[in-house]
Amino acid sequence: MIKNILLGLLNYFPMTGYDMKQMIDESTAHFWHAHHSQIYTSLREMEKDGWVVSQFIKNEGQPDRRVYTITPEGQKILKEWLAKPMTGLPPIKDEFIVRVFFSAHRDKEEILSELFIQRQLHQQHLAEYGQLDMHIRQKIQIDHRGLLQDARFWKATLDMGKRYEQAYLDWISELIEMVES
Amino acid sequence: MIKNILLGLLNYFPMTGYDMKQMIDESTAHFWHAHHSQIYTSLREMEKDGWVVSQFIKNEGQPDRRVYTITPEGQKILKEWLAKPMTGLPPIKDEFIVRVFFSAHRDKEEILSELFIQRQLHQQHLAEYGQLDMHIRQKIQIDHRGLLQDARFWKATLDMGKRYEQAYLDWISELIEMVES
DNA sequence: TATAACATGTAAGCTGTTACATGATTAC
DNA sequence: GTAATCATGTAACAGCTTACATGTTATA
Repeated sequence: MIKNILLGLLNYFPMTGYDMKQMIDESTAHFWHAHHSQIYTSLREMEKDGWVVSQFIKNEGQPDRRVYTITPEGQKILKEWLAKPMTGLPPIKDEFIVRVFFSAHRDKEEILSELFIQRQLHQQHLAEYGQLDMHIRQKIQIDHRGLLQDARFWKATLDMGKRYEQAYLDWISELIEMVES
Repeated sequence: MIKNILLGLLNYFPMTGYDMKQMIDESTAHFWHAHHSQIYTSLREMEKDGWVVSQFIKNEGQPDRRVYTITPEGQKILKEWLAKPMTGLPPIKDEFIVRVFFSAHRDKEEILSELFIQRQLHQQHLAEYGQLDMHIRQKIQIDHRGLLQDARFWKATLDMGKRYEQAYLDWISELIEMVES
């Protein structure tokens, strides 16, 4: 999966693993995240498989950069992945909900403090999404006007992020009421 | 994580790996799922660590069953896990949203058909949740009256499941409109 | 008579996380 | 001077998935 994301990003324009890590953190992190270690090792494997090529750029003064470029083979893999529709629901793994499921015999104050923390985190996250919106728009208008079509879909995923956070927030607020009573 | 879930279930009453697989499928599957292979191997490790004990029951005619029981050590581990609150947001990994993110250059009909499939799946799922509600209630009233307190929290997680499905559904419907225009 | 449900396991492999490791530049 | 940002990597391990493997009983 992470390899598809890396191919998708490189299909926009050539960049380094570091750049991709940043883009993932800024844009896809609310539905898919990755550590830099996984990104670097995946890119190496992808190069071995001929999906990407890299050139090592030695910068005087600045740190060296390995810039990756997608190959026609890589574009084929990306297209094939997108052409094969998902037939099932994406699986969910949410530790917090598991904790709630087993919370019946916990200390009331203990549960509440955890619920307050989570509610605050979701509130923060939701607030950040509003700013991200602008951020993406600015970036593509300055850097890559060809990505305006893509931006509509990026915005759509951000919209899902907002809906998700709002639903979570509402739920936690109701849960707090339930536990308090 | 799966081990905490297994401890949580065994804390209700002793049961087999098969039973736990069924309970996970029926109750926690919308926020945590597991394959039987993982359940059986995890239980073996947990027994080696002294968190559970098992007795192998040979049934004439019927298949043999290995019934697991939680130990005081296992209960301690469970309590410790619940007592340590989560300080961050649970990470999300949703392949479908990744696909939407990279869908700008896909064939319009291809995207739409995938969106229709997903919408239908979420609708189905949402409908199933309504029935699950009853299911849980009946089960505990018949089998284990001591679990009525727990049922409040189980219901809460089901409520989150419904909110999630509804939010997803609304989002996909809007996305379909966006793509169609 | 064939399929679903009951019931338990092993093994190989893939994915992903955490920790270890290094070194330069820039901003405060 | 010290913390943050830039920049790239390796290694060990944990967690999870997929496939292989077997056998019984109840139901349609």
